[in-house]
Amino acid sequence: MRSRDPDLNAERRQAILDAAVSCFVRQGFHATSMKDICAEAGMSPGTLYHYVRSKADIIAGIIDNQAGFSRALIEPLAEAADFRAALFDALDRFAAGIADRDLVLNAEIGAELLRQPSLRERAAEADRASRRTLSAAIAAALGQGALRHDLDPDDTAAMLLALIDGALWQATLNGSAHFAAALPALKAAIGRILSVPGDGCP
Amino acid sequence: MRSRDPDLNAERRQAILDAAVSCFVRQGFHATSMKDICAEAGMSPGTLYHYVRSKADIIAGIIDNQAGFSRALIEPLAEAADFRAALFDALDRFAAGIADRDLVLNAEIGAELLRQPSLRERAAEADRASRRTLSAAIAAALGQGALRHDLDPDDTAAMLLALIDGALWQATLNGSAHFAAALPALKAAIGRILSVPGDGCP
DNA sequence: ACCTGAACACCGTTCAAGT
DNA sequence: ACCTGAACACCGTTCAAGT
Repeated sequence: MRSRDPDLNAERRQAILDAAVSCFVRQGFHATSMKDICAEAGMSPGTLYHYVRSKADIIAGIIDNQAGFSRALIEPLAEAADFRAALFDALDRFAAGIADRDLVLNAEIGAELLRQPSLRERAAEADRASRRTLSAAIAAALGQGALRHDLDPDDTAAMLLALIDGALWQATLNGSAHFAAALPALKAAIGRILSVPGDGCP
Repeated sequence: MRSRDPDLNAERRQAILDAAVSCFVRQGFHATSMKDICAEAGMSPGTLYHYVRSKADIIAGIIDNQAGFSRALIEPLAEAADFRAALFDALDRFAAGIADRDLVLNAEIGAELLRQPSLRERAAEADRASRRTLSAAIAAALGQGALRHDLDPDDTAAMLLALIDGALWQATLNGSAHFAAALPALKAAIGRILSVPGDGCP
């Protein structure tokens, strides 16, 4: 695992992670053997273990690489002028960019999180970070009077994330097209939670 | 697998499933070997395979046994006089009855669903059934004028299930106590989605 | 330092042999 | 019919041996 050439090390390690992602998407995490990853990466088991500690370590690397779905979605909201518009926009871009491939990989990762306590803690921390960012954005929007005045920023952030996560899981079970199809309903539900003016109360 | 005594067959099979649940909760699905389950159930591998087709078959049996979290939650809503009150009540009972053990098992099952296509289809079907039941209950409540009039029953059912599912996942990452703590926020969000009178628009 | 591939302990599953 | 446990093919990982 230790090596003297950090460039080569990083390069080879990345190649292994890429090969692993290809295998995981194609066959799932537990159906792909180390031998499969070796073949895809074009190296022997001994070499592979020179750059990577274990199969679990590969997953951890992949998680760090893509740093979670939600961050790309949430980060831009922090300094948005119009919170609601920015959130809906992010959801649109997210839905457009998503593929079955991503959903499967995301679910494979989610599944593995539960089994490796260190991974689980890392994921819980990433979750809390997302929630803090979103909560801050909501608090800012509240300050502008853009949202229903009695919202608790933290609770609301948690509920929005839960809603999006649940919709993603439904799409994972039913195919990625399902997420795009559910987008209007999702926006409507979010609009009602936020009680954005114009999305209206009777 | 075939046997002549259906009673013994069912009894032994159930004993295997129970032993497997104990192991899965304790160690997770992939960390428990068939040998572990054999030891817990007190039989040899050959005998175990006499009553059970494979490890995946054990999971399928467990899924059928508990038939999903959501059914117990949703079924009573079908003929409820007050939909909102019944839903909140079901959530309360649900939160009270839930333990870390259940969340872990639920997540282990969810993880495995993705890998076994037949299990996945079964889960998707169960999901659609939950959604139909909930949708019908919402439609009935709409007919009584108890909910915001412009709700689409099907979309709303999907969003409520997504929200609850997402909250369950957050609790799975952060411990089961998290679900009870999130209950007020969850009810508030649901109330806003439904725009139940009195839970109010400004 | 970097790489190989045989070897190790263990896995899920099968099957000849018992009763 | 029901049960046993050794045997099979394969897994993730290691390590002596090469360059």
